Amino acid sequence: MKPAVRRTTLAVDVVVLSPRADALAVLLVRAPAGSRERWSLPWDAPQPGEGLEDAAARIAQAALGSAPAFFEQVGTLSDGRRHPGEADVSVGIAALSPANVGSPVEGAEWFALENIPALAPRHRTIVDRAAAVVRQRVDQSPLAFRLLPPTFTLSDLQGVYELLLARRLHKASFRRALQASYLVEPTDEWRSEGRGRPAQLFRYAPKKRRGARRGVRFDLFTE
Amino acid sequence: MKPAVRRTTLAVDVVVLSPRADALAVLLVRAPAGSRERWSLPWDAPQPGEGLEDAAARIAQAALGSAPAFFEQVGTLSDGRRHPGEADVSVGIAALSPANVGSPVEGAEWFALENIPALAPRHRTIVDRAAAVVRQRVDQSPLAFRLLPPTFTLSDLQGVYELLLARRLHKASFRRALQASYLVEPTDEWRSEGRGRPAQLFRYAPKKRRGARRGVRFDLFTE
DNA sequence: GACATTGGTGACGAATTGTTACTAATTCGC
DNA sequence: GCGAATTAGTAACAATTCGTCACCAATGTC
Repeated sequence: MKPAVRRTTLAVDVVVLSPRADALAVLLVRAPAGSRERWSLPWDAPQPGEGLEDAAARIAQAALGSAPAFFEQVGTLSDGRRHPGEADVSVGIAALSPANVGSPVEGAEWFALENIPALAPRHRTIVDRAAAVVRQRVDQSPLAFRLLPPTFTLSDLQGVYELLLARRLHKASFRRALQASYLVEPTDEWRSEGRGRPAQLFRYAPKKRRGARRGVRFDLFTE
Repeated sequence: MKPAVRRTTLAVDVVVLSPRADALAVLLVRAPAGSRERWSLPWDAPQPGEGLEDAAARIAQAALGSAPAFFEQVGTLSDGRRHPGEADVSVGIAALSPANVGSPVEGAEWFALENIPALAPRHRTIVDRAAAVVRQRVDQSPLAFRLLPPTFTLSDLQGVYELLLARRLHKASFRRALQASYLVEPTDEWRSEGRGRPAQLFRYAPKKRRGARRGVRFDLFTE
């Protein structure tokens, strides 16, 4: 038995995530008439010579009107679950977009993750995986900063973490940990948001960190 | 522009990892005569209706003689890098196998990660990704236990962590953290390894953990 | 029996983390 | 104008965790 390649049909399915109205939301597009479900993830096949993340950028741009700056694969599926285009194999890719960026094209809408409509089974799986991957990687990768504009307040940042982790965080602890990490730097600007004291704006500017070399953590297992 | 699937050629490339001779090793197979490189990762196309992880299990079994119990996707590639079978798309899958399990078939050999021979460029990328993924997830997932037999000593376990993290760990701290995690339970058996005091054998038996709910960590970013 | 070697643990100081409580700067209602 | 409400930001303390040292235990070697 020699190894050999096999011809299959391939699709890239994109989960565009963004904070909208105090919830993490996913961008769905209306399915063509005659489909079994009314909504689906934005998807397409990669063009010849086009990388998977490049395809994801093109697909997201077509639905959102602007291209997200961050992409991450969340898994490739080749099981029996149905895909809207009957693709044998799907590459699921999460894309993170800051709040209030882009304007969905005709037929595209944001849905809070807790309240998404019926999707083809494979798309449902990919959405769940994307949410799980993002929540799991949030403190290993600067994902949260990809959900914010270039400058933001520390309360904005904490709010994104609270959305992703689905729990409240303590203000003083959050800020102390952030300070120690040298990940953000203050700008000269302040934002007045109506009531309350104005907040200083920060930008993501990671400094070279000296190796922390912590011990092994056994308490972070998720399975 | 309506989305549509596209026909491509697909391969599953498997990175079987195991601790051998005090180093993390990967299983390679001799390439057929006429190939540009002498060695390659075990690979094949998934059969119709076969899931990707199932294909990985079959491919690993064919090279190792026994099937590893743990698989994890490390990324799907569709770039210009050359694949030994000229596949357009490769799904890279890491497989973890305990030490001294299986016996490589004719033409298959273990190579320490630091000392692997020339591979097709795409295989080289997949090996690097697999190592990075395993090292990054080691304290979120019980990966280390998949590289050990069902019962093991705490020194064995610490040794695997030291291999994966490529640094020495402190014995007392390691054991204290492990105790607090309720991940292992002692057996009645002890192993005498020649010199020194015999060590108690443990097994992986995770207990239900009450939610620890730690604060956000900003010091674990890897990029 | 002394010694080398590996396994295992108690305890102490240092560092980190969770929390309370406070000060600061603004808008709103009157 | 002025106090209440609201949001931002921080100091400081207590509780916990972590890194380390020191030690005891059980075995093989000489």
